[in-house]
Amino acid sequence: MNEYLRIFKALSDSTRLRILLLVSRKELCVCQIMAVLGISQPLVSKDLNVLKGAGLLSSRREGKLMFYKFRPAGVRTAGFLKNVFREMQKDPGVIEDMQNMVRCEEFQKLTGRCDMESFMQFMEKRRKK
Amino acid sequence: MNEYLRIFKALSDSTRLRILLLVSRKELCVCQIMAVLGISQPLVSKDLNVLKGAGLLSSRREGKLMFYKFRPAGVRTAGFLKNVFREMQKDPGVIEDMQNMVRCEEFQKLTGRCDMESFMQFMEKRRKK
DNA sequence: TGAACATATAACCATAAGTTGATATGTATT
DNA sequence: AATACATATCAACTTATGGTTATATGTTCA
Repeated sequence: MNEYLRIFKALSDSTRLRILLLVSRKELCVCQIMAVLGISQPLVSKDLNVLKGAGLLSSRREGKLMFYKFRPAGVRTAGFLKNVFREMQKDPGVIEDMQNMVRCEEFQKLTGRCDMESFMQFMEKRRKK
Repeated sequence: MNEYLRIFKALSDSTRLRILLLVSRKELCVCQIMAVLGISQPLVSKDLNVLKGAGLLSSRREGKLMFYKFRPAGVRTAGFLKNVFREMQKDPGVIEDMQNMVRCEEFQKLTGRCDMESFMQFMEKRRKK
């Protein structure tokens, strides 16, 4: 039972759910997640660690950056989570997060940079509108 | 998102998971749950309330007794939870709970009683072996 | 009506968990 | 080697939560 308990505990926090939904769509680095969701870096790291500890994420280093993506360890968990995510995508808050992610991507392609500072500044401006 | 968040929060506790697995198999009253799991009455009531608040249970009064059973409010939740439960049934701890539930039923049929005291005494004896 | 019983709620405590700010680790670049 | 930058970890604080004991509510039956 503990396997599922850990998964449910990992899912029982709104910040982690938001993160998980993002990385289920696209592999992201920590600074991108911070920028998109507007939350502090230590919190992102910690929550990513919880999600990884529950066997929900895989991580990969690319230079200075650490990339995370949704990759459930158990085959059975993969199925039901995918369905749940599909439902959750309909939520207005989640939709907004996704839109912010797209903007973040665009900015990245446009400027070619992937540093925390520029992202945060860019997203701050966006957020004010 | 909040709907799912509440569900995951409700599922993120081992006591509640155990209760939920029991009542997904068979409609039970509070005193039966206490007896089978060996936990206090207020805790059972409280956890049942959390599960109900998450839209996972339905309740029904029959005389002095309150019966609860697994009945997810959303059609979508029903599906994935059923699958998860099927997996969790393989857990040794869960199997033991289920066996205790069967014993509890047998005792009930045998003696015709459904009062807290007798159940608890009976289950205590069982537990010591 | 009142006594007995099943369940719900309240008050409370101990512990766990979310969040933040400061600091450490690790990687790239000059 | 030294600096800059991205991420991880640590220490501390605050709030949320699981659990217990005591009490209230609601139901049955004498």
